[in-house]
Amino acid sequence: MKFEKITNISVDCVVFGYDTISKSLNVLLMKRYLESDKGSDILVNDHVLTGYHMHKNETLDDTATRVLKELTGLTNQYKKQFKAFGDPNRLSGEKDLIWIKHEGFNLRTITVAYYFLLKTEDVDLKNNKYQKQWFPINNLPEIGFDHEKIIFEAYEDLKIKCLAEPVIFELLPDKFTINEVHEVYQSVLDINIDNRNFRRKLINKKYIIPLDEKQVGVSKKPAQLYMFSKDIYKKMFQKNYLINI
Amino acid sequence: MKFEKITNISVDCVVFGYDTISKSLNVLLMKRYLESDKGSDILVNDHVLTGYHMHKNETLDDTATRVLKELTGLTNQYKKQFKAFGDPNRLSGEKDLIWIKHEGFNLRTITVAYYFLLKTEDVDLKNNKYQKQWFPINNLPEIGFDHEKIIFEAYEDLKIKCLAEPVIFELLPDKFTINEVHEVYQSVLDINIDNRNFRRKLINKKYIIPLDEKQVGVSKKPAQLYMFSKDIYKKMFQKNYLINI
DNA sequence: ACAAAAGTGTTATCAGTACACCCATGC
DNA sequence: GCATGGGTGTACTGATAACACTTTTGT
Repeated sequence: MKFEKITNISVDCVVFGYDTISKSLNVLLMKRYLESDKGSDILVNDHVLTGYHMHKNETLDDTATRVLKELTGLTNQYKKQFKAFGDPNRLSGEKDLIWIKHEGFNLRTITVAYYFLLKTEDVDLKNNKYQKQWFPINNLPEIGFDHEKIIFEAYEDLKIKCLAEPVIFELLPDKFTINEVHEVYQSVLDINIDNRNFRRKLINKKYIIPLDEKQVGVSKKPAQLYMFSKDIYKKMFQKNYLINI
Repeated sequence: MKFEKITNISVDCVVFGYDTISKSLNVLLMKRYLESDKGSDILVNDHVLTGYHMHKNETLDDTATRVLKELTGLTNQYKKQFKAFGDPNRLSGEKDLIWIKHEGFNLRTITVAYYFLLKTEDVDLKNNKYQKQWFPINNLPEIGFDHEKIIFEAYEDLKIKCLAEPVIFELLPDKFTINEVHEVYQSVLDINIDNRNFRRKLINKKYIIPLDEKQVGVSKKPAQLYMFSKDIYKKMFQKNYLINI
């Protein structure tokens, strides 16, 4: 009873990871691979999101947390439930049906989708039980089920979210340079932002705190490091009722 | 098979209705009432949202549409899926358990919650099969299940939404005065907005179109009527990447 | 000394905010 | 003619947008 699965409800997780080096926003996918009995034909060979069935004694948030932990070993990462997907045909591509039959899944499953924000470097890709791999958001491989749609909607939600709340810092290490923040925003929003204006804007925020430290190990002029103070942000926060229609 | 219920998945709908006369934002609730066998004790007497179980052949949006139609007879109203609720204890208040037993519901049901936007006047409260009733959002009665939480979260989502998109016009008749828009915003956001500044802002929008008509049947100076053009809005729309953190 | 990225200032424009009175109409 | 709500204008302030060169450091 304790771990009894709810067979028609799953939680799928879009794990976004930002790579400060390559300056790219990535999605963590796992491989879906199946050969025919004889081993001669490849029946399924694509990628999907990670997800599990909900357990009877869990909240949806619990399930999402469990999915991420199993996949990456990480806990306490930023997560957001952003949408439920329940189309009766969401799992009925040709390869999806083969896969579902093989795995014994319920064809009529609705999924509650979450996204997570973290740093690619925090995920250990050795010991790669699930053949997980990072793919840049703008260069995804072939994706099974309705997971491409789910990723796309997660990404749209993320773009809106990071304009209104300081979630961007979840994608960066605790200590960062202003230019790193500048680059995450550009990657995530897929736009160019004037560097000088951006710096001024950010440095003027009281919750962006300059540290008595500079970058080390860089081969050029080391940049000033900053941190984001969630405490100060929360204290200062006041809702902005700007009607922007 | 055609109408087979999925017994552990429901869609609950928060129906928001704005009343131009009383200038209040309301929620449509139905009564949950149960007496003991002898009829001597009232076991349950409170209010809940309307919701139904999902059918096997439906999308989540279909289910939500069906709920609204059954409750109000209306179709084609603005709707938004905003959150899934899956806490294992979400239905386990004392009265909830009595009710669930009486109705034969599944205790472990997750619900996908939607909200609708419409005008109170569009709902006919005669022929009141479900004992439905409007309650002002800031003066709700006793509410069963986790539905108060659901209403609260719907309201928070609505407030954010109406700052960023012209959904407010879903709460008004096709022809409206600027002051009516002013008042909906004030009611929904629960703030005061300077009338002159608001007028200027709105009148300058190309998709707010003055009509060759004035109010009729009012006992004072009749106000200019306007309409909202979704087409013009969509044509003009361009994403605004203002980082507001 | 050189390559590379860090860092810096000014001006113009636009949007938001604050604020109080006259006007048109129906009765 | 009067009560009621409709409608109007200005000045201030703060934020955004556009734009190119100098500085610092490691090698």
